[in-house]
Amino acid sequence: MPELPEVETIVRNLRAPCVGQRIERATVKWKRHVAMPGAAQFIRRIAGQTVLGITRRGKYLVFQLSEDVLLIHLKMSGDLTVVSAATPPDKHAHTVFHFGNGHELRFSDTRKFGRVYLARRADDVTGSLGPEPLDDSFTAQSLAYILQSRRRALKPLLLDQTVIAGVGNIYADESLHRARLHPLRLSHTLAAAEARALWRSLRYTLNQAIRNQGSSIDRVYRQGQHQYHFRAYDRAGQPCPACGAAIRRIVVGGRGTHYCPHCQRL
DNA sequence: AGCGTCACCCGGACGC
DNA sequence: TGCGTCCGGGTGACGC
Repeated sequence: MPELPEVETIVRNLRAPCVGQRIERATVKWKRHVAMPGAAQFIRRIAGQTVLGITRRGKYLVFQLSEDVLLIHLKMSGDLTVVSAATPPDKHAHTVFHFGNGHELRFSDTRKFGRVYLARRADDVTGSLGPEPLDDSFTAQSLAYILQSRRRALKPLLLDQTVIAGVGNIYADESLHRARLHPLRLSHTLAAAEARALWRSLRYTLNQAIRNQGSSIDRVYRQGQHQYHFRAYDRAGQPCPACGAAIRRIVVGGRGTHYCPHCQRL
């Protein structure tokens, strides 16, 4: 569930308690949590490294350490918290980083989809990701070019991390609704004004969600408020905020997809 | 290139 | 109440 706005919020919250801390050791309770390198090597290599900074790339958290880069993908149900080592253990905390100051960073993940990576460079893991939609370099023209250079339905295209990084099911539906574009519309058929509308709605939707500290659904991610601002996502049968028509739910590429049949014509 | 399908997981919803 | 079953969702692998 955590998409770009949720990951961005977590990154901002983790900086104060993590940056400058030395990782004395890591505990891996579930070895498959470590995607790269093997769990044993991960534990050996990370010990003694200091957290120099935390950034985000797509849906990955990127911890710059003194020697390596630690990347964490939360997938569906992952969450990261910094607590005192005295805090009662969490049965879903499959990987724990023990800091020198008596606190620990816990990667808690009920559904066990999330993964941690230790690499020399972030690119070793995130190299295939598409552009960051909120970067200054991601212009309306860049999006128009992406849309023109493929012939693909908008919904799966927005979800493809190698095309644009960080957009998931919620913000794909919300952006398409705001841009008044049908999720099955083929990318290369968009007029310049429509591509610009999608660019604007993507940036607006993501920025607004970051301002609301992301969306909390499925009890997975708790701090967000953006779920109260959904216009289409998870609102099947409820009125479209723009026209009042009932929001419809279809399945596109196996993913639940919500849109307004009146505002978003094919 | 793009699409469909499966696998990975488990909590929650649903049906009986 | 309790049990069995299904679903969802991010992504990578794989086949068409």
